[in-house]
Amino acid sequence: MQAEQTEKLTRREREKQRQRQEILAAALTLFSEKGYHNVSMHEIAATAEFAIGTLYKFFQNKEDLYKTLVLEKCDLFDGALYRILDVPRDEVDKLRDYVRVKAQMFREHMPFIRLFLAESRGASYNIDAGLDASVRIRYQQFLKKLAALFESGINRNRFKPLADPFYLAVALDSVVNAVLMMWIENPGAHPFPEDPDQILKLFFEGLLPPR
Amino acid sequence: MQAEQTEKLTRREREKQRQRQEILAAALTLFSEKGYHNVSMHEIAATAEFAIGTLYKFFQNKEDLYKTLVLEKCDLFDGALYRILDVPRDEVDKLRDYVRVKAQMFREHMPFIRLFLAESRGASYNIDAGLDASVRIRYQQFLKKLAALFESGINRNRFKPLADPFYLAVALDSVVNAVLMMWIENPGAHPFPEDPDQILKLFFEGLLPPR
Amino acid sequence: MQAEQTEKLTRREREKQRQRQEILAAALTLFSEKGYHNVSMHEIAATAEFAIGTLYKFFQNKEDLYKTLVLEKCDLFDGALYRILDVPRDEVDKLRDYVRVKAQMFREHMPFIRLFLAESRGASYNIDAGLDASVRIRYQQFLKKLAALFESGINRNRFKPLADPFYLAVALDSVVNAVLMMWIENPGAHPFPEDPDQILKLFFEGLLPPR
Amino acid sequence: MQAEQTEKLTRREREKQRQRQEILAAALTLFSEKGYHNVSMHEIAATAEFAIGTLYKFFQNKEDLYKTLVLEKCDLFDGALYRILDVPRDEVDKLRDYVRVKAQMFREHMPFIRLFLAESRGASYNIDAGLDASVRIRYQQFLKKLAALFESGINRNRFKPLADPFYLAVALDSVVNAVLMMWIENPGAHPFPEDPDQILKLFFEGLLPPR
DNA sequence: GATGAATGAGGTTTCATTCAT
DNA sequence: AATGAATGAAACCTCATTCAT
Repeated sequence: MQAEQTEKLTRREREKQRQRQEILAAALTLFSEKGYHNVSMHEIAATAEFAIGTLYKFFQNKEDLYKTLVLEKCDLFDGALYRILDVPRDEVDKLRDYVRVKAQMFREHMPFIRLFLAESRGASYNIDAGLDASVRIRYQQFLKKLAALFESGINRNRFKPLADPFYLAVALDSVVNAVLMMWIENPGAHPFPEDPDQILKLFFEGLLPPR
Repeated sequence: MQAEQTEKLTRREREKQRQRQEILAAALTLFSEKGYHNVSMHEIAATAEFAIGTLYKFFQNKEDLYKTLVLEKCDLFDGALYRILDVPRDEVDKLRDYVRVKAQMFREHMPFIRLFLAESRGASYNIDAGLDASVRIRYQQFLKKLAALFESGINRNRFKPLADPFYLAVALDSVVNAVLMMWIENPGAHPFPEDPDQILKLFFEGLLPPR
Repeated sequence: MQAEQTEKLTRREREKQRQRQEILAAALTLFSEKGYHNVSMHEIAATAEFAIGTLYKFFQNKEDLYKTLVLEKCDLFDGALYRILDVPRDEVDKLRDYVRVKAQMFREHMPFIRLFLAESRGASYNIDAGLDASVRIRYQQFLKKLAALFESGINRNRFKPLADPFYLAVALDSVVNAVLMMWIENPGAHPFPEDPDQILKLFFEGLLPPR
Repeated sequence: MQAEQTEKLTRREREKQRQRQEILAAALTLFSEKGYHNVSMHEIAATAEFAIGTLYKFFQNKEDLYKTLVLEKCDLFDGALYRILDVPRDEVDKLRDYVRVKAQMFREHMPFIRLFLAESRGASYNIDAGLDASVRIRYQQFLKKLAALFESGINRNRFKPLADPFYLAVALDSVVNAVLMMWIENPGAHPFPEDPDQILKLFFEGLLPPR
């Protein structure tokens, strides 16, 4: 009986989580298609097939729903990227993995990528303030990690000391984002090799010491 | 008398143009600060010191005002960049000028740059549809011109055939945007030489044939 | 077995009554603090430590809960006052007891007194209609009893025929209410003797025949 | 032309004031009939024959509309009563005038009287807080003035020193309110002389020194 | 029998737009 | 021609009530 009750609670908890995810999924789709201000709570509720009141059981208000949506996915992405960057390892290998994982994210989470790019630049305008700042701070932290990678790579003579490491990080990430975006938005429009190294080459060729 | 009337009309026309510009300027400031949906027509009218009805004499509605604003500035920018890219000239010199002019634009038109970056990515969400698409098409056209520059540069052995020219264009423009953005948002945070070539180097080093 | 079941039911009945009283007590506290419309059924349920559904087992809806609350307490009060007024006895002694019992009620049931005063005047606005009327009718009945007391007192030459007995009743009750209210809301702010006769004197002095 | 413009502005101002008054009148009627929480802004707008947005041009929100309504009328009433109480004059004459003016108010402003009685007691529950307190403070100030009248009357031997002057004030005002209320709610139900002195007699007889 | 998750009607408020002056 | 008062659709959110478990 104890077990049964425990199981019951667990089942309810799981059910709740499933609903929460459904709401977040519906909201993500809509937000990424139309933007924060062009999506109404009614619309989200209808898409998620819940009553409007149910949304407010899970999230305090529209802003809370949006912030939760963005930050939870951010955690996912940060986690994946940090797992690569935080491991002591050859810098070039790390960069390859970073591009590979990022490409996978772009393929599998395009709707969120749109939102994220909107938020991580100053270009969001979605929320009065707060998320914007918070996401940008997280992005800066990621860039610092990438910069550290460049710094150690330069120290270890894996890279030429071409520029301030932070600039290298900013530049690389922007190239990767832009190319992946284009690649995914117009698949097939321009030939692209499967090898993630190809993206790096766009940026790398001059960075690597002469072989 | 004919002349006088013509002159009168002309004067009126000029006056009208001046008012139109004032409205657009007020709107640009507000939109770039708070985003399309967080600015009301009342606010624009108050900032521009016109009655609300006057705004509707110049622009059909809020969306029209916004679109006009973005597209007119786009013309300005496209014009400046095309004047550089369209002239037959050494490709490396052209790129240097392109970076120089772009840096100047970022410095002098930051409010608009924010709006533009919001629109040129899929990240705008400001307008139901339309501007977004139109701006992106124009941006694609610009990228094609930049790609053509790379292609001719490769053909003329000024650049190594590192990748598809279009990718090179996308990558270069994104690096330039990202670095300029950071440079301007946090001036002094990271050292940066005045020479626009330095930005190119971030990207170029591998592209240029061994000297 | 019959007995056992009867006892079971009785025990259940008592348990039910206890729960009902707990709900009513929680509701009374909340209603008197914040007013009908500023208290939600959720809040009452939480305060009474019941599930929301349970409230609806005892009361048809929020209005029913409120009406029950008010009318049950009214019964209590009417009972106590009628026990005094209905007994054949000297009119002045009756009035003294009436003031004494009323003072006790104000001290011990302040939360309800607030609700009652809100309802008995035209000032309630809590419920669309119905309770208001019903409480006011009961109050009118009480006033009639008090008026009858004055009438018989006048007939028996205990009181001077100062005015229509009903007006005397209205006036006395309003004085008693107002003074008790003030006395209880600001205890100590103004000196007040313990003797309930003192309140009567405010009103009586001219009513009593010259001694 | 100056005059014309001035007149225009004045005319607009007057028009605005007229509309404002119409909104307040509609709101007063509805609030006094159904209570704050049972009246919607839509209902007020419909009754006043304005669009909903127009209400928000005049009042920040529903609460502001309500507070304005109550406080403006309070000013009116306080003004009328203070004009009587503040003049140096025989105390008995002042009381007669006070009753007379109050009776007139009850006859002419019954809807507001209901609201006021709801607010001046602790029985309002309409607004979270604020108006309630503010109205009650004003009422206390009025009572203090009435108490001062009793005090000076007692000092000048116009009244017997029956009780603390503040209690006398509270008692008198509550009697007057209760009797007027009844008188107006059930006109003709109980005979009432035109002479306002009759109300005072209910209260006075013992207060006046033996003639 | 008790529970509380789910519902959705209805409330307040904003703001793009119109049109009489 | 310019104005800005007036409009009302539509947004967000609450909460009384129901019903499957």
